[in-house]
Amino acid sequence: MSVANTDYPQKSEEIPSEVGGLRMTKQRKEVYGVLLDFRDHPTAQDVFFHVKERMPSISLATVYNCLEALVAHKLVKQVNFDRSPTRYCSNLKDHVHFQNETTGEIQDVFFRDGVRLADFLNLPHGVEIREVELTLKGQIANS
Amino acid sequence: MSVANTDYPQKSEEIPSEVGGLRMTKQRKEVYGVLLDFRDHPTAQDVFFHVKERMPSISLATVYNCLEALVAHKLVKQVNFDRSPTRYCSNLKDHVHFQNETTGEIQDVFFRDGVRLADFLNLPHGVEIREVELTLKGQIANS
DNA sequence: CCTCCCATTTAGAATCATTCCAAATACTTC
DNA sequence: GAAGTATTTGGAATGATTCTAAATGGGAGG
Repeated sequence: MSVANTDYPQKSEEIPSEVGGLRMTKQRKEVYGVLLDFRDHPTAQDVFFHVKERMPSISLATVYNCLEALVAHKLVKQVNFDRSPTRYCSNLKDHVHFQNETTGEIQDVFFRDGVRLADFLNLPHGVEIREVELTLKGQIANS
Repeated sequence: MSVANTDYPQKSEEIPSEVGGLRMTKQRKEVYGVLLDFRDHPTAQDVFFHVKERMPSISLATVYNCLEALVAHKLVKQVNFDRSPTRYCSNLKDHVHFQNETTGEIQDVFFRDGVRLADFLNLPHGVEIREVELTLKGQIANS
């Protein structure tokens, strides 16, 4: 049985004034809140529009600043498919991404339990991997 | 013992007037030649500068056009690390990329023999993966 | 060989996500 | 509450890539 991670908020209502060493300003709370509540991997623009509904005065530059701060403090992750606009993800569990090419939708995909990189890759001798980004594209068979 | 793939040229000298269904114009030959001879994953700019030495009149737009045609005909692959400029790779064997964060250098990394995605990922039911992009970043222990 | 037609190349403008900048505002601490 | 630092803001700048429209090239049929 899995238990929710209690170290980090899971929804916008639960954001305290400081998370992971990052002071949560009004704007950061809104931006982070959007990412906690909308888990469909929004772009900066998407986040901007959502936040604007609750805080019409926010600027796009601030959204970028907030996203940058959240990423730097590892509260959210960036997701890149080719060179399309960066998307953001508040799921901190180790995972990768699948984009359904029919719908455009992106979903999280997890590693099988206990899998390690060296189990499926011939890593060069001595490498220490610090970051892995794996993206998949395809379709879902109409079952 | 492995044998070179004879379906595709391996160096710039071996490029015929048509490869994989793509007519090889003077410019395409130069661009493709650079990618065959320089396997360090150059960007479009890098390719442009290399080609310019042999064909000073070529334009950057043409380099982009040629790269696009080569990619569309699956003669080269695009490699993206985050949102930095797209890099190009003429290695057609199934592989992924590792960037040494100390040197910036990118190297090809191969899957262990016979590994399949479902061996290490919990793929959603019914997905048909058409494209996989896996990028690694890290360091090499000074041995 | 000549002409027509389509493909390709080209220079420059346009696009668009993102970053930079400099001024205004907000917090923290004393 | 004043001073100093952090954050926010709008607008300009950046930079990779794409678009556009005109020029050039090459192949097919005569």
